[in-house]
Amino acid sequence: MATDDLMSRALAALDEVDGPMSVEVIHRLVDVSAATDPMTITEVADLLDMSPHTLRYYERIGLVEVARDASGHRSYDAAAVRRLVFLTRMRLSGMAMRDLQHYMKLADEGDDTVPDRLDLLLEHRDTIRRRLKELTLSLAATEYKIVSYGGHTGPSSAGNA
Amino acid sequence: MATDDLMSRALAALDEVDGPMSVEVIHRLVDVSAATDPMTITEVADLLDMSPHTLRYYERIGLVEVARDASGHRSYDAAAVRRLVFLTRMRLSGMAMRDLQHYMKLADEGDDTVPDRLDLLLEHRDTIRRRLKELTLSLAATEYKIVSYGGHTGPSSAGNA
DNA sequence: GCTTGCGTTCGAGCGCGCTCGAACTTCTAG
DNA sequence: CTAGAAGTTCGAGCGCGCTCGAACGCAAGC
Repeated sequence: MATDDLMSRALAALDEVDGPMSVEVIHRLVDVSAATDPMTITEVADLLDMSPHTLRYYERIGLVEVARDASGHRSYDAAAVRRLVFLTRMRLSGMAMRDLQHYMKLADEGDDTVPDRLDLLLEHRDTIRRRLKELTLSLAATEYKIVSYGGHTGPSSAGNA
Repeated sequence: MATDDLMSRALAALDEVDGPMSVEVIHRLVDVSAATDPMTITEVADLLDMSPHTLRYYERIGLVEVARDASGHRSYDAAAVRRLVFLTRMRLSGMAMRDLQHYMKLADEGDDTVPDRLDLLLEHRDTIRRRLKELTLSLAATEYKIVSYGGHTGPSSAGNA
């Protein structure tokens, strides 16, 4: 259900707070999968709003390792779920699969690679910032065009159809 | 050269102004191709920082019509260039080719379709806004992770490598 | 005349990120 | 005992947005 995925909930949380980006909101995002029993593939899929197919794909390309239960079914422990939350968040922010594979390879190599991972994150942060600037500009241009078409710049187009 | 493409110039303009998003900046973006003689495909490609291949592709899928000169070469007049500026801007802001085809089909049908086009723009504006929220959240999450790795939240990672 | 360089058309190929289907196993309910 | 739901592996396929290469045309300069 797209109305209950991670990002929707986070955005809803943002709307509730109705203030600047707060650490509290971030914590909620992280805590979503705080202390949980092992989950099945469909449970994780529902949690992250993605298909079991995609979860298997992520495992296949080495982004995450998943244990199996007695009958060979995947069993996602808290660590795996946390990693997947991180992965989906980074994907959503535009990080390429390549880079995520690189990052996770480093993560699997232990704490020595923290500086390298930090570098990747810093670079990605800059990428997001650039994208934010671009999008802000695009938004302004779009609104400009809307006005030139006789539209008004309101809070939402819902109901304008 | 990517250092001289439209968006770079626009962002540079933004930095110069160093204030809130201004109509002035938008005008500069629009005026980039104000009163110009017909251009060749490479000139347009350089202007928009895309390849001639892509320009031909856009024409092929019906996004823009381009006149030919005596020897069969493409000749981009001001209107074509303006349309391409619009197209690249919309693409950059994440509008799908499908939607752009739809939009341009409407545009080619005349002024009667202005309301329809307006609706598309309003919808797209909402999409950009959603994406901005998502990205803002992603940025916060990334910075949170950076701090948890011992990094600092500065203006840029340049020089942190 | 001939090379160089920029243009043309056309169809095929590519990288990304999934997405799916086939064939099979395992568990649960009736 | 049986039917159905949900899981497994594997390889292939897909939609998007380009991207490229082959084969060719034309105009200018040596």
